[in-house]
Amino acid sequence: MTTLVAPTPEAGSKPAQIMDAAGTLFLEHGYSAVSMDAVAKKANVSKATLYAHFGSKEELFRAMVACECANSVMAGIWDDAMRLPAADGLRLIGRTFVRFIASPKALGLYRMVLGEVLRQPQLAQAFYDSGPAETFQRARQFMSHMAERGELAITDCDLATHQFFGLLKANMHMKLLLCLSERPSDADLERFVDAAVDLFVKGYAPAGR
Amino acid sequence: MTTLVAPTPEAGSKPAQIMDAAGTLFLEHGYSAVSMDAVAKKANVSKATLYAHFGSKEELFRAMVACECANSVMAGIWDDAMRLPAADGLRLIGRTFVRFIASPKALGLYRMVLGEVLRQPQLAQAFYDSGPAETFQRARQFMSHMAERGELAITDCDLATHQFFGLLKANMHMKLLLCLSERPSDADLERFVDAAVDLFVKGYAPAGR
DNA sequence: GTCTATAAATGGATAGAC
DNA sequence: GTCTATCCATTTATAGAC
Repeated sequence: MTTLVAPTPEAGSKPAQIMDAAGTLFLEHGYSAVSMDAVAKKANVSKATLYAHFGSKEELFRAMVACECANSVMAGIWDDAMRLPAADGLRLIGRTFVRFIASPKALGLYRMVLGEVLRQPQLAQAFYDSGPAETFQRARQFMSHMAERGELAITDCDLATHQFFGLLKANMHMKLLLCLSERPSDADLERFVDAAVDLFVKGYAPAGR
Repeated sequence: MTTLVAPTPEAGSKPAQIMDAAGTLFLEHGYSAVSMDAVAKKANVSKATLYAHFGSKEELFRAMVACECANSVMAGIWDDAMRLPAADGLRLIGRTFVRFIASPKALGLYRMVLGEVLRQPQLAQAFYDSGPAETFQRARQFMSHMAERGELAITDCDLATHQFFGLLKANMHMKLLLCLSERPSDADLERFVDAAVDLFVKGYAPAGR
C-alpha cells in the first residue's frame, strides 16, 4: 500500500529500469496479462530484486501510472493560451490536448486504468488527480478569463470546459481506444480541432456580434 | 472461436443461466478477475456443463457482450426523433443516449471491453458493430434529415454527429467510468443534455436567423 | 541488494461415470 | 447433458545462499 520509491526515480537506477520495463509491458499488453516474471526479465533484474523495490504487482502498477502522469505535455501551454484571442487559445489547447490523448501512451494508460478501476478504486482517483484534473482546472481558468474579457458568453465555466473537451474527444477518442482506427494524421487532427473550436465559439458568441 | 449458442438463448435454459451469471460477475469484477469456477458456481452449474456450452472463457465473454449489446435502449426512438423539430429531436436522442451510457451496465461493459481490447481485438469490433455503430448511423441520418429540412446548417454530417455525441459524453462519462462520481440524477442529466443541445443548435444555426 | 530455486495457490480445461 | 474429481500450466510471492 505504501510507496517504496520516489515518483520519478533517478535514471539508470534499478527502480527506474523496472518502472521503464513495467511501463512498456503494461501499456502494450494490459495489466493482468503481464507477469512479474516478464517484468523482471525485461528489466534484466531478478524477481526478488523487483519485490525488494515494489511490494506487490499492484504497487508497481500504481507507481508506473503516477510516473507516466507526472510528465504531461499539457503543462507548458497555459500562459501562452491566456494571452491569445479566444479562438486561437482554444485552438492551441485543443491541438495539444488532442495530440496527447491520441498518443499510444495516453491511450494505453487510459485503457488500463479503466480496466483496473473495479479492482483498484484508489487508482482511478490517483490517475484523475495527477492527470485530467490539472488540465481541467487550467482550462476552466482559461474559460473564466475569456468570459471576463467578454470574448465568450460563458456563464457556467465548468460546463463549458466539459463541453469543449467533449467536442475534442468525440467519437475519435472512442475509436482509438477500441483500436478501430489508426492514429489520424496531424493535419486531420488539426481540422478536427478547428471544427470543434468553430462550433464552440459560435455557440458561445457574445450577443452583440 | 465459433459461437455455440444463439445470441439470446431462451430464458431459463442452462445457457441463459450461465450467461446471466457471467454478465453479472464480469460487469461487477472485470474479465480476468472472474474465474470459470465462479461463473459455474453462480450459475448453479458444474464447470463441465459450462464448457459444454461455451468452448472457452473468451467465447463466453464474447457471447455475453453480444447479448448485452443486442438489447439496446436506443432502438425505439429514431422514428419519433425524425418527426420532431431539430432541437426537440436532439433532446430526445440526447436524453436517451445519456441515460444509457450513464447506466451501470453500459459503463461496466465499456470498461471491460477497453480492458480486453489488447488481448482480444476482435472483441472491440464486435462491440462497436453491435452497439455504437448502429446508434451512430441512425444519428447521422437524423443530422442529414435536419440539414435537408434546413433546420441545421450542417455540411459534414459525420463530423456533426461525432460532435454531438462528444458533447453528450464530455467529462461526465469519464468520471463515471472512473467511478469518481455518482450517477447524476435524471434532472441533472436533463439539464446537461439541454446545455449540449443549446450549444449544438447555436453552433449549427442556419444563416438567416 | 542481488541472485537461484521453490513454495503455495489459483485458474483454465478435461476425463470418465451416470 | 450433467456431474465429481483431477490434471497441468501459470503466477504471485518468498526462502536462503552469496
